Amino acid sequence: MSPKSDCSPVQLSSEGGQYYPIPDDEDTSSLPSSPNPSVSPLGLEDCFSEEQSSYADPREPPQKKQKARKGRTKAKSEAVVSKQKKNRRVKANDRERNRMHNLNSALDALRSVLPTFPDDAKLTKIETLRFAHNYIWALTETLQMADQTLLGLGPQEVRETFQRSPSARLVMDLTSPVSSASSSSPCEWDSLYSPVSQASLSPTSCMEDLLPSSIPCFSHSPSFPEYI
DNA sequence: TAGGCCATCTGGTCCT
DNA sequence: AGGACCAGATGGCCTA
Repeated sequence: MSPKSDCSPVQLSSEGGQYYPIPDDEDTSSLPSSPNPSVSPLGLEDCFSEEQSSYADPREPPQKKQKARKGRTKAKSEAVVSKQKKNRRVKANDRERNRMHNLNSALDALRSVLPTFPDDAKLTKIETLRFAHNYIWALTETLQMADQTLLGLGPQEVRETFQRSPSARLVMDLTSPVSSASSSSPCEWDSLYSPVSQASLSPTSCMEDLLPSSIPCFSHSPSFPEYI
C-alpha cells in the first residue's frame, strides 16, 4: 500500500467532485483581477480602490491624512473586514470539501480491498467500515488458528487441516477473489458469505455478518466492541 | 411519500 | 493567525 496515496489532494476526481484550485496566498489584492466573477461577489474593485488609497495616504503629512480620512475610515475597514471574512469562509469551505473528498477516497480504497460481489451495489460508508471491521476480525481469527495449528502438525497435516477449516477456507476465498472467480467452481464467490452455518467464526457466530445487509446484527459478541 | 444516504456549508474548537 | 477537525443543519437524490 502507498500510505500517501490517499493524502494527495489532487487525484480525487473519482468521486465526481469538482475541484476549485485555491490560490496559495489569500492576498485579496489579487482578487480584482480574478477571471471568475463569482469569487468576488462583494464588488471587490470598489473596496480595493479604497484600500489602495489608504496605502498611499501615509506618505502625506500626518495632519492632512487624519483630517481627510477620518470620516470614511470606519466604513471602509468594515467593508474590507467583511470581505476578508467571506474570503476566509470560501477558502475554508474549499478545504473542507477537499478534506471530505480525501476521506471518501480513503473509503473507496477500503472498499476496493474488501471482498464483494462484482455486481454488488456500492457499500455505504457505514457498511464499508463495519464490513472492514468484521473482515479484519475474521482474518485475525484465522491467522491465530493457523498459528496454533502449525505448531503441532506436519506440513501435510497442516495443509489438510487448513483446507478443512471453514474459516480458513473462507479467508482464502476472501483474499483471493481473482483465483476464485477464475476457478472451475462457479460457487466460489458464494463461499464468501456462505460458510455461516459451518463455523462459529464471526463474533456473532454468523459469518453473514460480513454481509452488508446483515451488518446491524453483529453486536452481540462480548469480544466484539459494540461501538460500531 | 417517508426514510436513508450523501455532499456541502457553517461555526466552533483545538493545534501548530 | 491559519489550518485541521468536528458536528449540526440543510437540501438533493434515490428507493421501497
